[in-house]
Order: sequence, then structure tokens, then C-alpha cells
Amino acid sequence: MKEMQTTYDPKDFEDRIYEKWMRENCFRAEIDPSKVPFTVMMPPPNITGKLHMGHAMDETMQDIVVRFKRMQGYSALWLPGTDHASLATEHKIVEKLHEEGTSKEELGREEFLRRAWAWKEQYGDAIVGQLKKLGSSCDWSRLTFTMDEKCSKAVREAFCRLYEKGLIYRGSRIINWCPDCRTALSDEEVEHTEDAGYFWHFAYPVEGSDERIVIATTRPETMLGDTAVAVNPSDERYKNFVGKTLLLPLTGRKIPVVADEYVDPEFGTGAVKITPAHDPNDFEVGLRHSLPSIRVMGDDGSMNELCGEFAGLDRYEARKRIVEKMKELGLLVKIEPHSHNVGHCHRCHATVEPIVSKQWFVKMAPLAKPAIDAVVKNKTKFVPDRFAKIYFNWLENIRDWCISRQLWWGHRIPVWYCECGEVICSREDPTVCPVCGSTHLKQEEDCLDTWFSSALWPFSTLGWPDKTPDFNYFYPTDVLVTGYDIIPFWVMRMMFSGIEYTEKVPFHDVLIHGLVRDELGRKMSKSLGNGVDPLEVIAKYGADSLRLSLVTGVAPGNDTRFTEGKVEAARNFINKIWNASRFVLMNVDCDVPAFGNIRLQPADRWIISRLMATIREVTVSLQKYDLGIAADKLTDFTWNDFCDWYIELVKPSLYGGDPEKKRSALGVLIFVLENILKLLHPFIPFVTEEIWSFLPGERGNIISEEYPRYNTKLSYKKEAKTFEGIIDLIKTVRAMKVDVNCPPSRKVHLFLIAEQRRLVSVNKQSILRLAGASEIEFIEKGEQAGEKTLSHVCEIGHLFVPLGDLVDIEKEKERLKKELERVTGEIARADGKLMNKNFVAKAPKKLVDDERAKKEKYLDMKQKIEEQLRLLDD
RNA sequence: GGAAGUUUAGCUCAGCCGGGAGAGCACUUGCCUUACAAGCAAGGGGUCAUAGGUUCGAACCCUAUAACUUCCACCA
Repeated sequence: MKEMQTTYDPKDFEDRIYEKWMRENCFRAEIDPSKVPFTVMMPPPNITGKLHMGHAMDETMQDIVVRFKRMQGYSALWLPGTDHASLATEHKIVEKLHEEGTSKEELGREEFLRRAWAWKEQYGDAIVGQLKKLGSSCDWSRLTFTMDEKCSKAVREAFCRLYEKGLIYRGSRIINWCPDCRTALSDEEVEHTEDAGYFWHFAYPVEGSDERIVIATTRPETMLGDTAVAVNPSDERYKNFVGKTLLLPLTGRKIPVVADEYVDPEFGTGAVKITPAHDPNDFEVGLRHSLPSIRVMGDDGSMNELCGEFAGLDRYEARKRIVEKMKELGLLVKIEPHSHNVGHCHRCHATVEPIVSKQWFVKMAPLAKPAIDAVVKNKTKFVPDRFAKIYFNWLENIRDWCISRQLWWGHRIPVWYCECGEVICSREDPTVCPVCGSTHLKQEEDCLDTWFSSALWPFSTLGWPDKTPDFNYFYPTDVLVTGYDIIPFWVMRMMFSGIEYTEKVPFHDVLIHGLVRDELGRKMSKSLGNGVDPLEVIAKYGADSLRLSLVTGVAPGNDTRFTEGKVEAARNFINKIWNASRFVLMNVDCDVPAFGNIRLQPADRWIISRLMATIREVTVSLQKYDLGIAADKLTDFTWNDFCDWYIELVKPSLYGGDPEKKRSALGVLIFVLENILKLLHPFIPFVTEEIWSFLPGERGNIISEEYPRYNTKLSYKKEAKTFEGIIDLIKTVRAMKVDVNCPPSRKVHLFLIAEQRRLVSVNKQSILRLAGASEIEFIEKGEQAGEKTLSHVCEIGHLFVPLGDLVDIEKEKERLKKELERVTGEIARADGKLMNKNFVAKAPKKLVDDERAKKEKYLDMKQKIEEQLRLLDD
């Protein structure tokens, strides 16, 4: 039999184990009617780059849940994939082309797409590699890319259905335009920041008079597109202006003064220039007053041909020139600093321009309603549930979704325009116009928003719209794991899409996690350069340590800080398990009896009792997605109970020379270790699998083992409680020795007045070893343990330890007096409660009983301490 | 202008149904005890942000306040 290395080194086996899992098809989810399916769709990472720490946490959480469910006997499918990330990817490729001295226009659509697919191959593979390094147990046979044929088919189906229902329309609306990416954006893709700017006050002259009206604007360049000035109808200052005509400076265009409630008289000058083509509010005002809409800016953010001398200028250059010009004309009244909310493209951070443009939209109101209802009715639950509020907030205030993008990389909109004017939306590429028979059809140039295909992810991956066996078996999915920042982009859209297309919610639970921040609590970002590469951490500490560190001490939905110290702590814990396992295995030199055939000793029953309690707590926590609590319980049990206590307690049995005792001890050790490894496997899959392979006997992979189950017959609650008296005894002796500076090597003689002599006797060797004692001697009440003796009342009885020269009687008296004080205080506290009639009457009976028992215990302690004090006084 | 979150040990954070405040790291002391110094043992350290309220009983529930964080919102 091969042996375990003396130190834990994950590099020795992580890759090898992953290959083994792959080779043996351990991640493959089968359609098995005898099993219950459990489905998780991996949020497909963008192919724009490599995975960051946030992904690492997201994937780890999913893997933990999936491995847990798989071990529980579900047919667990974790379907992996990647996202084409239309805008983000195209942006990156365009940047790269720019560096190469070319452009997408120069290459043309076809060549550009060829490059994009090459990009996808490269980065998609890198991501898959990273996921494997992390230990992700996803079903690679079902790996999906959002532009795979099946997804494209689903996208077309979805688009056509909405189009046919009249829920998709094309129209000219104000949209968010990114002049750098040169595409429309949805509202969600715009980030607002409070930017410092100015308020320019311009005077607009009234036609045929000397009167002027002063407006304030933050975007002077848009004045070229003004088609009115609006004032509040109740504003006395401007009453006489309403209906008059103004001469728009720089253009001489005649524009009316209109009255509209939208204007806030308190803000600015109370008069607002109206530019319907370049401002969402102005657009609305324009509609109400039938104002023309004049677009003065091109797709690249420069002023267009309507702008006279400013034509061709960049928007900011134009702003400068216009302000100068207005000043020259004496129409610049004043400039005041003003900070306001400015929208930025969330991809390239360029300032977004609201622009009127012909785009495709999804009508949201009819889709939002059922998506809200589903969560209200608990068909889908958010964990933690407070995130439901954020979800509602979005859906309740939602506006129509602009889905067209002026991009090439993505799903091209399945609409064709015929020369006769017919618009054809089709699942198949049409060749002939159904109206005029023409074959001159042109497909819509625009692509769909990436999130349009992401919205279909829970079912497009399973073959929808076809009724595939996968779809029938695995859909709807069980849990979606993602960050709170993705709720508006994705969760919400999957919800209404799932309900609309499949008539089922796409998942029952949404497990929301927070962001992984840096050591100082800052968001990890490229610009700050504070990101930590998961692969580097894995290289140094191993994937298991990284995984464990990402879920311990983390509450659902809360942000967490990444520190190397946490990874180190996780590594140390894993090292502990490694060595504990090594210890157990190096003692195996005989057949280990089956657990059921072992006559259990009190210590055995204690550890098994603790094991059962742990199994129960961990299982409950995992079912509630409380991964942090589960990890915490497991660490505590493994390290404290198993390693620090149980292993030490059974060493005398291993070393004592009695083969029967040794065999039994080994049996229990192996049994508990097996359970620990299984319980921990979802968290730290590699090392548990590796250790598992060293355990004696024929066994398969731990990944395919059954998750431990709570067994009432093995709970031994009462016996475990009693056994804790032994632990308490050992701790007491240790503390006594430290208290008097007794060297650990100096063995002490223990005298004990106790009722449970048998329990003590059975564990005598363990007690001697762990307490650093030479002998335990039972004495009767009233009997003396000799001169210079320290005493302590512990759970199991009254302990006396003669320590000779180390004992300072006066100090011991002091200590006893203090102890007496404490105990007296405890009695008073218990009395305080028990004398309270309300407590006795209203508190649960168990609590009252417990309180009475405590009082009894302390009274007994008090008596013993007083006795001892009297003795010392004599 | 709305909304959510956070505030607990020196640091980072847990804390379930309300029933004697926890972990890791750091710190102090002693130990290389034949698995592990990435370790063992024993310790010190908290006005659970503040003020009220509900309750027999509050870190936990309610109200208000403060500080910080985040999301949303068209005030030109």
C-alpha cells in the first residue's frame, strides 16, 4: 500500500484527482427516473477574460451545493457554459484591432466574426481550465456557449414569440447611446456617477422685442437641437412669455415658449430649454406639445451637419465653442458650478448620450407582472429574502427594454426587410417575401442585447423549445447562485422569460452572495490593480484552501474581504486533517473491524454522539444554504473534538499492547474519519478524495459516496453528556498545573471523590496521559489527600492534587475564596430568576428546570469549597 | 428624493425559534508530549453604535438617532 506524504501538498494530487473524476465520468448527470433531479445552471462567465475572485466564490458555492446534493442521491446536474458577452467582447476585439492598426469596418462583418470566434475559442478554453482548477464538478458533456446552435434557436423562438404577441416593437425612442461603443444600451447598462460640471445660464431673445428669457443648462451643445423653452404654467415670472416665440441663438430658429408642469420653478432659472432629441424628459415634453425633434449629434458623439459652424466638432469641443460664442454675443448670463448625475457606459465608461433613435424594444409591463407574482407567491425564493425587495423594486419601476445593439458579435435580430416595405420576423431565414414575392430581403443589421440570450439560459441549455429529454427531466432548475449586482440584469430577466416561455419559474431558489473585496474593503478592480488572481492563490495554497477560505465566516448576501490570512487558516486546517488521517492510517496494521461489530467505549460513544450532532447541523445548514455555518461546524468538530480530544483519548488503546482494544479503536477512528471526509468533501473535494484513496478496504470515489445521515440510534446524548465529565476533569488538572507553574513533564497524583468511579476507571489511561498524571486514587468523603493539596470541584466530583513544594497555602485559600465568591454569585443569579414568579410561570418548563438544576449544582460546589477552606484553615 | 445593508474582542467576521457573548488572526505564558510548530496546552481581551419601547427575559423584536456602505431616481 502506498503511503501518505508527511506534509500536505495539494500540488501532488489536485490535477491528478480532477483527471480521475473526468475519466470516470463522475460529473455526468444521467436522466434517471429512479432519482430526483437537482439542477444548477452555472452563470456563464463572459469570454472577455479570466475568472476573478468573485467567480471563484460563486463557483465554489455552486460546487458545494451540487456535490452535497449529488452525494445525497440526487441526479445532480451542474451545467457549465460561457457567455458571448456581445458588447464587452466586441469592445475588447475592437480595441485589439485598433492596436493592430485596423478596424472592424475595414475587416467587414464576416472577417470580424471569424476573429471573434477565434477569440471565443481562446478565452473560452482558458475559463474552462480555470473552472477545472477550482475543482468544479460540472457536467462538461453539456458545456454550452450562448451562441451555440441550440441557444441561437432558442433566441429566435423567443424573439418571434414575443414579436407575434406584439410584445416586441421597433420605434424611435430616447435611448442611451454610447458614442465610443457606438451602440444603444439598456437602462441597466448605464452607470450614474455624480460628476462636477457647470450650469450655464443663457439668454434667449424674444422675437420682435428686447425681452429675453434666461435658461440654465448643463449641456450647452444640445441647444442647437432646442425646439422650445418650457416654463411652469403657474410661474408668475414667465406668464407673459408663454406663447411667445424665441429666436434660438446661433441658429436663428424660431421656437415657442410652452407651459409644462414638468418644470420646477425653484430649480435653475425656472425656464428650461427643450431638446426632445437629446433628453428623455424633453422628449416627453416634446410629445405633449407636438414639438419637432431635431437630432444634432452623430453616432460618434460629434455634432452633425445641422450644426453649421459647429458641424463635425466633438461634443465637448462644441460645448466650449458654443459657450464662447454665446459670450461673444452677450448672451452668456453666468456660469455656476453644478454637480449632477451623469450616465456612463458600464463597459467603456464613456459619457452616455440620450439620443432619439430607432431601436427594438420589449414591452415590459405584461412580462413584469407575472414575474413579480411568482416571488410574491413564493414559487421562487430569494436567499436571503431581503433581496426580493430589490427584485420587486426593479420590476415595479421597469421601462421597456431596448434590446437592439449596433454590434456584430451576437445574435442577429431575426427580422428581414423587403423592398416592398414588409417586415418579416422568422424562425427560419426567409428567401421570399410572403407579400410581394421579392427575393430581395435584407436582414436587420443589429444584434440583440447579450442579456436577451442569457435570459433563456435555464432552458435554452436544455434544448428548449424542443421537448428534449433533458428539458423534461432537469427543468425547472433548483437553485441559481449569483451576486446581488446581477439581479436586474439577469435574475429578473430569467424570471419573466422562464414564466413567459415555459410557464414555469426557471428556478425555485435564488442564492445571492455578496462581492469579494480586497483586504481594505475596496472593490477589486482592474483600474485599482488590487485584484487577486485565483490561479495564483491555487498555485500557492491549493484549490481546497481557496475554496474553504471563500465560504468560511461569510453570511449569505454579505460582502466579504479576501485576505491571504484566511487562505492560510484554511490551509492549516486542511493540513490538520491530512495529518490526523496520516496518524490513523499509520496505526492500521491489522484488519479493521466493521463499525457495527465494535463494542463501543464511553469515549467512542462521545465522539459518535458529537459526530451525529455535527451531521445534523451541517445537513440542516447546507439545506438552508448557510455554507459558512456548515463549514464552521465542521471545522470545530474535526479540529477540536476529533483531533484534539478523541485521537488523544484513544492513544492509550493504540499503544497499550492489547490487540483487541487497538482493533476497536481503529474501527471507530476509521469510521469517524470516513464521515468527516464525506462531510467535508463538498467544501474541500480534492484532499478528501485523496485521503479517501488511502483508507483501507475496497472503495470507490468519495465524490460518489452517500452523504452521512443522522442516525438516532447513534446519538448517545446522555452518555456523551456524562463523558464530558472526563474532559472537564482533564482540563481542570491541566489548568491547576499551569496555575502553579508545575512543569508539564511533572506527573501528579490525583485524588478523587466521585460517584462515577467506573467511568473514571475505564478512561484511566487516557486521563493520566492527557492530564499529565501518574495515578488516580479514589477517596471517600472526608478523607484527606495529604498536605499541600490543591482542590477543585469539577463535574465528575471533588478533585484533590497534592503538589508539595509548588503549593502556597495562602494563595490557594485566596483562590478558593474567589471561587466561592463566584459560586455564591451564581446561586444568587439562579435565585434571582427562580424567585421571579413571572419567570417561573411564563418561561418554558425546561428552562426553569435547568435553572433549578444549576442552583443545586452550585449549592453542592459551595459546600465542598467551604469544606476545603475549613480544612486549610486548620 | 427613495430603498437596502452594516455597526459585536486590537483586526476580519459568525451568531438559528428571544433564554448565561463565539471563531479565526493577533496578543500573553508554558511546551519540539513517538500525526501535525501549518502544531499542543493554559490564558487575557467585549457598555453587542446610541436612546427609548415590548417582554419574566433582548446582540436578536419595535421606534427614533448617529456614522459608514451600496443600489435606485429625468430635476434641466
